[in-house]
Amino acid sequence: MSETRARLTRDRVLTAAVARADAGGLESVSMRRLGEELGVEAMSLYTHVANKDDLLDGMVDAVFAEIELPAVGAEWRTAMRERAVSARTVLNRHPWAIRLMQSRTAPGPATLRHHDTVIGTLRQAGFTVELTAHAFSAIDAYVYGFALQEASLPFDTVEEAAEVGAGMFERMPAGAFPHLVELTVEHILQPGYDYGDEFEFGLELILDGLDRAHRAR
Amino acid sequence: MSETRARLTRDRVLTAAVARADAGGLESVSMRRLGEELGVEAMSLYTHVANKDDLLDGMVDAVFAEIELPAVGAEWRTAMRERAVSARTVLNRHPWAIRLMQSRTAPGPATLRHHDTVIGTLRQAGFTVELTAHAFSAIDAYVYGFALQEASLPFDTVEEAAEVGAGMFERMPAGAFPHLVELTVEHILQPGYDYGDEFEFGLELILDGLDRAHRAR
DNA sequence: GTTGTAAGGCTTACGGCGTAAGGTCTACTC
DNA sequence: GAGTAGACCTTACGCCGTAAGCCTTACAAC
Repeated sequence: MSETRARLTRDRVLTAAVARADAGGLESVSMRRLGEELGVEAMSLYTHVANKDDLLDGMVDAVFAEIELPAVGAEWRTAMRERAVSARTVLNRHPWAIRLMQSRTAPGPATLRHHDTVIGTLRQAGFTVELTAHAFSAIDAYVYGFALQEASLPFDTVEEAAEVGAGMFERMPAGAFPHLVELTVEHILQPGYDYGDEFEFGLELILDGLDRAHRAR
Repeated sequence: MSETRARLTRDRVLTAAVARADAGGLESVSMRRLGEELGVEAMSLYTHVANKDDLLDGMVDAVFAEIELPAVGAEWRTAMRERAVSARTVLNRHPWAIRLMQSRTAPGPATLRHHDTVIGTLRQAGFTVELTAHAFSAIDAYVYGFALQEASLPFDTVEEAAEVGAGMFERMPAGAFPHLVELTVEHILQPGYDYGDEFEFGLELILDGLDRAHRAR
């Protein structure tokens, strides 16, 4: 009579884990808590996941799957820009993922597919294998690094930033960090400033450089 | 009779914690283990450290303190390059630190001093406040992102890379990721290839771009 | 239908974790 | 010699990941 409760699957587990991490941070993801949310005991999760590391690997791959891939044959510069923007958007949505990316060393299928497409786009645009490696490395480093920095900002709004800044400067000897204060007060705390805008600047810097290197070939 | 054992200090605790993390990874740093290494019970550490988060904050700041700062008044491009190279070297020595940087939101004195010096160098070179912010953001994102990628490589030598690569490609459907395979086999696995060399390329790309923006002012 | 079997989920238990609460011992001040 | 502050210790609590083994269901073969 009791209707069969919805069966667990690896996908349902991963989706719940990603949602938990989004809502409460990575440290709020525990096997017991996850089980509870899925209406199941912790140990039952092990039917669908080898262990916690496997769960984390799966979460990273799920995040990668969210990043939009360029259409095959798209113009390389547009493709790289859009991919980078999408990656940043996704990593902002799941800030915990950046930290995980480092410790996970078993890339999942979505991750591999992602890299393959990006590399393919560059090769098709006529980049040499060597320049493709340079480009891939440079763009990825920048995107992940930027997301990392954004995720470590201890505030989300200008008001919060002002508060945090004030608290920080109070604890410092007066005049100890004049340049940092100048930059903060005269630029970052100005109304309308958005740290996210810095992203485009650096990205175009890199794309410009790659373009030059490609043409100079 | 029993000679007074060396007193604990915050510094001794932090140094031991950094050493532990270097040797056994971040997850090997626990209050109990750290106490043991220092010949003390876990709870005694709390005299010198507010809690584990405070310990982690201190570790990050200790790592920042290792990064070489440019001399005041140095030529900006040289200064930025050397700083970036030093940061990468240090982060390679303490790969766990990158992951920590993100979750820590209370920058310590060494960190603040570091940022202040970098910003000051750019301002003294005539960079506008705005361009300084752009430059600071772009360089840091790149350096941290690169270090992040380097730290997540699951190998340290060409031989290891070949092994890992082979294992990975075995598990994939044949021909599924042709571009990834090409790049790996024809470039990365070639004798003499060093992923670290990619660092310079991207760094010069960014410095070139900044130089152009600065001159165009 | 009965039986065999595999798989999903549950129970219990172990050793580790961070740290709250409160105790003891030492070294110094007056 | 009494008082006090601070360094270090003991105990205990509620978390954690997961090994081992049990119970229940669903279906296949006969």
